[in-house]
Amino acid sequence: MWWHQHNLCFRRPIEEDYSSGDVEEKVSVAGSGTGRGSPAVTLVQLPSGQTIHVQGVIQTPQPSVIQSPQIHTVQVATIAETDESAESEGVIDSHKRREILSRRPSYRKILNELSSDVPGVPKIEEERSEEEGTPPSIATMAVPTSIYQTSTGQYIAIAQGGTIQISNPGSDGVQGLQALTMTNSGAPPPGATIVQYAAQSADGTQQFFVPGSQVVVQAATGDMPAYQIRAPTAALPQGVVMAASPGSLHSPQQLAEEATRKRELRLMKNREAAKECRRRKKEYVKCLESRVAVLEVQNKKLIEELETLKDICSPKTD
DNA sequence: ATGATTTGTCGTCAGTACCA
DNA sequence: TGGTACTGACGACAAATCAT
Repeated sequence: MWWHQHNLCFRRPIEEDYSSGDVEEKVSVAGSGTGRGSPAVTLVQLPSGQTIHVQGVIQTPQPSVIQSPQIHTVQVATIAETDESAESEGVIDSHKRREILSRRPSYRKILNELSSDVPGVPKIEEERSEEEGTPPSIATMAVPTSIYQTSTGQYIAIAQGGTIQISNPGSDGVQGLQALTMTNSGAPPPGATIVQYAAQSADGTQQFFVPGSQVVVQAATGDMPAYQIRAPTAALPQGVVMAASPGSLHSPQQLAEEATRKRELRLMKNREAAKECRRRKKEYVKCLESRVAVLEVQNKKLIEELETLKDICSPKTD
């Protein structure tokens, strides 16, 4: 059981209160195929409106659940508590301690494992979904191939057609968008591509941090700022101010600037990673809550079935 | 209305896992 | 082994809620 393994890896309880006290009332179930011999598939309507198909807890054919009804009842009643009780045990041997202290798998892995167990549970995509991952003002525009964030908080999207879009995070919708057009967008020569855009506010310099093989720099050419997207090794055209590459740094000030730039890049990446991690965590928690709701419903159904079979099989003494 | 408390979100740091 | 991704932990901050 995946949740059994991963619950052991929790270092501490998750801060938020994930109690699903009112989940049961909000979950509607359309059962189908609960009979023996075929795996029970339950159609569950989640509180969020999502409908998922869930396979039964007991997937192997059970010829009889009456043979030891007490044991079965106990198992059903405590199936969700075994992990907690095991975790709360005072005596932990070294192996178990290592297990507990070891890092738990990422939410993506956990949820993908879960999705392979339970059909209907969506996988966490490798790439973030468009509606959540990209800035809202950019999502409605052309499909970008790269999205960057400037040091001033603006988002830069480089679309496949060579168009560059700049959006201000504080603005709503497309109002903050600024479209840039490549001056040589048709057939770019090897080397630099100079772009220009009409900034709504000409406030100081901007610095774009671009991972990988592209570098975006701001050129100080008159009132309209110019940006250059180029490979780091390409030759510089005249009139374009190129940010110094790490290999060409000499003075302590340049080294300090480079260190600052690297730090900001690292912070920016970590910021985005933290956002993505929290998004996955929310998705993971939602998935767990859904599973809890499903299991509660199935638990109730099994108990009802058990009672029915008890009534059928118990001999009438009167 | 106002101060205290709770809750949610975000950025950052630190540590681990994983991969080339 | 270095770089990167991931995530727990922590603090700051704002909004919501509660008590008076």
